[in-house]
Amino acid sequence: MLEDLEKVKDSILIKGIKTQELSSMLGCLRGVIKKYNKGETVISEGQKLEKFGILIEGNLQIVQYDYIGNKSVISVIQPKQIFGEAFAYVNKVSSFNVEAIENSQVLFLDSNKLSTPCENCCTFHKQLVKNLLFIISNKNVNLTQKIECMSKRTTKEKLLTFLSLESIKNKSKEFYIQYDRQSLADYLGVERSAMSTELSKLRKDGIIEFEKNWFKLL
Amino acid sequence: MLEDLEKVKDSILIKGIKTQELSSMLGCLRGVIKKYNKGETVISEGQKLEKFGILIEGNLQIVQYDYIGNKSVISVIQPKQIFGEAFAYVNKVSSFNVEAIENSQVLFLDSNKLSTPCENCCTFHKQLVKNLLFIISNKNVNLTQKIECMSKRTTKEKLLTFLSLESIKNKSKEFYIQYDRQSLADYLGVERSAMSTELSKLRKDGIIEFEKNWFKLL
DNA sequence: AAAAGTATGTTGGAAATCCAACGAGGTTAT
DNA sequence: ATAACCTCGTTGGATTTCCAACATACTTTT
Repeated sequence: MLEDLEKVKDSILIKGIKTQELSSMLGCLRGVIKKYNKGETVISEGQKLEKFGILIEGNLQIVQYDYIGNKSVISVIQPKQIFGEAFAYVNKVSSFNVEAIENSQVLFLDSNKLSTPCENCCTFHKQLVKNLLFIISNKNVNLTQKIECMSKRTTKEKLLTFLSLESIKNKSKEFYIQYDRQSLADYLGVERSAMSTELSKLRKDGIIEFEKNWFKLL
Repeated sequence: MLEDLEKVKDSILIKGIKTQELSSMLGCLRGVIKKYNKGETVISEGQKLEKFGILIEGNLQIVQYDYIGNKSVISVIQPKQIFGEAFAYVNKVSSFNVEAIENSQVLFLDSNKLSTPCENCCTFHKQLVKNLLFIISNKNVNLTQKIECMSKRTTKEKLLTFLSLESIKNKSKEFYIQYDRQSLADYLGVERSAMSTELSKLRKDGIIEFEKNWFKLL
């Protein structure tokens, strides 16, 4: 398990924690490794979360379904990123699914153990809580930005809001996005075909250029 | 200033912090009190946040505007609640406005001072970070739930998702909501009149009952 | 008490989105 | 190489939402 943790040693979660502390951290936070095949469900809606995950290998998506089956992609999880931490920390039932979109490997840590430092390892506890605060604050910012996109009334405005935020993030008018068309439509909460149509209109009107995942604001 | 802090002494932010520590906390985190009249702007979009606020008295709204002026209400701030903490902690530019909807009084605290405990007051520092983590985790959950509502495709589904989440929160089929019609429409990202029409339909179809802010799921 | 203002519900036509279906181009599997 | 599959863009009709305007009830101001 320690060698798995090695793979994510430059993650934000364990930044500033010494290598020799990692082993006691795994014990103290009840670390468990689980493996998932592509398509498998990692966390189900309604499941009570007590542990949060850090993705060691593979690729995950956080998604929600309505009763008809429409899918909304909340976010994409890359290796070294954590998920489920907010719900786990306040001990709430998950309101989303986490699905493996590639074969994946996840380390779960017990969030209830975070704020109750045992005597022998309180150095990493303090650092871990600080790191977690930073991560959750960032996620908060990202959720707020997703809401900024979704709260626009038309598909065109949603797209332009998303693209301009991406442009700012990448500090460039040109950038690659991490979503394919269907995922982007899910993220923005619109119909894929309608979105494609709007993208074409925006290109025809000379507002953007794009090819596959590459975009340029004009 | 200390007597202002007294008014919010049972807030989640300073829960578990001893009364005699509050004074040193105010000094250490550079506490500042500011007053706002109804309608005034507390935080403007684009403003770099280094302090977060705790509402002492009054009522605030976190809102966003698009370029046409459509308003989206992110959330309502009641006394004892904090705001701007995520953006302040990661030192980002605000992506929202905070507006006073009543005459209000706000205490601002410097979030950069949070993680750098001075020797003489590290007890409350640790507790404060824990409290903040709890608050931000909760907000995270709330943002996720707002996204859950907004990602539904029709106004009817958005309403039903919102109402069923409220019902769960209140652990009852009957409950009062904190939004008036316009604010609710803004929160869900839909047109007020269209929402009114859908509410009437839902009532006619025997799915819900409501009067003003009172709702009942059937 | 009258007037002004606010919140809610209703309406009908304009506009946008959704939905289902299809075609073009590219990739993967056999 | 062929077939099967997937992604993306396009189209047209059905559906939904938006928008502006107005009616009603209730609240606040004068």
